[in-house]
Amino acid sequence: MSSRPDYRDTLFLPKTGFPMRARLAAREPEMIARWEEMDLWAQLRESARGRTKYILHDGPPYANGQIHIGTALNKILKDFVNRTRQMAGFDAHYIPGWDCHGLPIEWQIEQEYRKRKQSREDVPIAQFRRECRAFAEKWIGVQMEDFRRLFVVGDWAGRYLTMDFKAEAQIVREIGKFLLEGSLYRGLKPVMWSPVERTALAEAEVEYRDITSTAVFARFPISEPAAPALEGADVVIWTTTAWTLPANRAIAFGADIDYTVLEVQQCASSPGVRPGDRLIVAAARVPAVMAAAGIEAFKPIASLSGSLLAGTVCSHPIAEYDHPVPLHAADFVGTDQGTGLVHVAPAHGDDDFELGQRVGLKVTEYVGDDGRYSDNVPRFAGIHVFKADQPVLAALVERGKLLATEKHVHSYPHSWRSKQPVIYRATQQWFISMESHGLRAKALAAVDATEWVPASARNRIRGMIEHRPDWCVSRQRAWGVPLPVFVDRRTREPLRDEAVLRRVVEAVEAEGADAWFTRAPSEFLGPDRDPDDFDRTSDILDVWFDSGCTHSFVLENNPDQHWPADLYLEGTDQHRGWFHSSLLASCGTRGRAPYRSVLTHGFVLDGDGRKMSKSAGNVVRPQEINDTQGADILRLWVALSDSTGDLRIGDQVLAGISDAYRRFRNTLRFVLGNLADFSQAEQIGVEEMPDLEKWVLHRLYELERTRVDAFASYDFQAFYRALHNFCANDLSSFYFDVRKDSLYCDRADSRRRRAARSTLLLLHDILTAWLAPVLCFTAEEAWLERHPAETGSVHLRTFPEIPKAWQNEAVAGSFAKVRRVRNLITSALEIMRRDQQIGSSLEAQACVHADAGLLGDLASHDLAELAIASRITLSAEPAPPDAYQDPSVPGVAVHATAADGKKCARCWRVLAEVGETPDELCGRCREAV
RNA sequence: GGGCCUGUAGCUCAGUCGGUUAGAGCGCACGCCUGAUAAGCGUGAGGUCGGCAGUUCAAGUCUGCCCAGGCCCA
Repeated sequence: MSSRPDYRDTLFLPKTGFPMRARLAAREPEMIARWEEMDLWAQLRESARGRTKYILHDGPPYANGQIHIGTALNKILKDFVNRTRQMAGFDAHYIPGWDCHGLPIEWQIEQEYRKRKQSREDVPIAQFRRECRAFAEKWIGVQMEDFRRLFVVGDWAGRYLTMDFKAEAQIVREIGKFLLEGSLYRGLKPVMWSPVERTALAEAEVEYRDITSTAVFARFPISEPAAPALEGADVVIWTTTAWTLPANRAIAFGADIDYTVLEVQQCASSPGVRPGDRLIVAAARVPAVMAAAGIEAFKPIASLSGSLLAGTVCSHPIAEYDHPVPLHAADFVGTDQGTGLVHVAPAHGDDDFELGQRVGLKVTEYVGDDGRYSDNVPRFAGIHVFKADQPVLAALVERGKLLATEKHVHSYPHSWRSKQPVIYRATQQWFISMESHGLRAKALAAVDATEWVPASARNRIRGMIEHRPDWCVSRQRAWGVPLPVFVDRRTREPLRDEAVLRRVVEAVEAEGADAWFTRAPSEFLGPDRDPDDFDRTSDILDVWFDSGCTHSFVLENNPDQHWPADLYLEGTDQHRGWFHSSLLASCGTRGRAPYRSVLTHGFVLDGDGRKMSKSAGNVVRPQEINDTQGADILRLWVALSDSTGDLRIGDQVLAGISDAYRRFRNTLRFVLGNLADFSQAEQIGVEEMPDLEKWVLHRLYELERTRVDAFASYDFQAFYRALHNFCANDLSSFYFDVRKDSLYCDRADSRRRRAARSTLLLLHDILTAWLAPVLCFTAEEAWLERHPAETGSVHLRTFPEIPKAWQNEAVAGSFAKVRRVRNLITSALEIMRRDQQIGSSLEAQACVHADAGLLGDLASHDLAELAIASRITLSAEPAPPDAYQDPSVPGVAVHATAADGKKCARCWRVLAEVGETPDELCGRCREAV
């Protein structure tokens, strides 16, 4: 056999510079450098000039650390949207931004002071703010590099920051609208307060430790029973903070909880209970309460559902307090501990406060900065709340209203700094009213007018807007945009003066928000007002107000953008966050949402569907994937995942993504290799092509429809999965496999080969465009391989138009049938292979027995070519008994045998005609060499 | 504890109005090819559709409860 002539050199074997191994991690940064060199962003804008704008408004990430996998997911999805809209013919001008103010940054800077044994109070506020700004700037730089490494295309030079002077000025302008309108008001709200440091604390500044408290069972006598069974009874509450009892304003019950009215029959000697007393507690808590109170025998008088308690009013158990104590239903009441009846002090707890807001309870300001009761507190004025247990208990005992006490160990917040316990205390804060100017109604209408994807997002945000309390926008902090309010010292009313506000805005625009703190109040108040008549607020704004205003300083009055945005796209946590704050800020000032549509995505979990955490050691870092596997892999992971729900990532998932990547890459490589030396003259029109090529084009037409639908609904996964299946099933295992014979062996001028190459050209054109939004590097690499222009880029293209004429249902139907028969043939050949009768399918021939109807369909195809066998014949005769059949394909049988003839030395088909001449070639090959 | 969401093969996902034996790709096992070669082709195994109950002639699909997980609250 060694003497057989070698015809390898006469074949057209694939030839390309597009390597099989991508080496993405090494080569991607070079591509980024090239895009920057050619200023791809400027070219994109230039090429899109005059098109309809598509505005995806960027939700700003917080500038205080490295991006994580969730940030990467978010930016990649945004990039898919922008790139697909741009390639679909829009002008997708994307301006990325950052959220810069707020406690986490302030906290970090404070830590640095603490390390140097300095206190932040020793530093002028302007210097402190300068350091916060520098800190944010540093992380913006780091994050921007990571985003660009992920190929996120956008106006990085024109990025927005909430700490830009222009932005700060606009935020002042926006809160000013609420101030002037009158919906910004001052009120009391409980905050966590450290009496030692005399300052409010944020959740991040407290730590929880176990403490032992004296828990108190107190009796509230009913003065106005809503049901006859309640007549003459006392409501029993339980609390671990007896010092809040003077501030009691209500009692909460659970509407679905069952309560028992009972009469005491026998008890240990206790000043707080005697036989004949009637008490009300949750049925589930009766044994525990009886035990705590030393009640040895009792008689149930009545059972009633919580809902029947509504309308009942108690009187306060302490002598000097004569205000009514109404009972209200609340969902925070449980029966795990206590009595199922909760003492409510709106000044000293979040639940209490919100219940109070809902039902109109008075917030009593009873505790001062130092933790002592104020002068207006009867009986207890001047006593520190942490020393108030005994006096309060004594007051209860005096009236026989202390049922019992017990020691109770529970977790309680402490100051991170002093390690001392903190309290909830009502303080003066600024609120935007949800009702006074119809904000809630406007926001709800705006929710209904917005498109939410997925649709369930609407319910979620709707529920939040319906139930949320007024927006507390003030913070007693330093790093943020100031609340630009002067308060009249006599009336305590905020000054509502447009001219004053304008002067503040101008100053902030010129020198940043520092101006509010550094300039003299007279400069803002103007000549007509006496600075001595006003207090300047030192509060800053909630950072959610900052980011809620991005639409106003990024989109409005910007010729590159438009208002409202076409789309906001964030994780589901932003229903309470940015979607929410932007909605309120915009509805309050403009009466509608700043977005037309909102798209949400889920969270990234580890390979087992668990939340990622440092302690669990299951954190996947995007930077690490970029540096090992490449950004195209990370992007493909996003494209092949269902981002409407939570996404998983881990070694196994990424291995799967890598496989999918290789399939795409090798598809491109096959196309490129077989287009070597392609000249325009070779190209032929669709109408001249064989049915096999017409079928490929029909599949492209079908995929195009999938693409358009999927991109319109942001369902990238639907399209890229379909595209992957196309590459695997239709191209690699069928079309490419079949056409290799023609591409390698046919004469260069054969119509069949020219048709195949023309189709490959179209595939190159289409696949590179379709893959470009996801595999930015790989699609570019494959595009430049055929179009090596120095300033060219696949990303400057739009999606190619797929002619309607490619739709060919007749060919599609015919190929559906013939591919089923082909499967039968390959199965039959597999049996021969197992029996070691053949290796390659070209060593076989087969006879297909079928009924007349199917034979008609098959006759129009070259089955041998399609099945890559050397010869396939058709027969209407009954099949021999050993023919291969499959019950799922009735009416067909395949009788396969070893091919008759000799193997062509060039194309390896086994044909009778080979050997007629000494060259051992078939007729086709003889002509070709 | 409450609101919203998710659960189909080892992984990523389809599954129409409730209707035949629940599908695809990848992975896996086995085999082939050596002219896509750190590639390509074929065959095969693999499922209590998270669980339980209900509605129905019929449930992956509808209802209720439970379990697990996620986000946001408390």
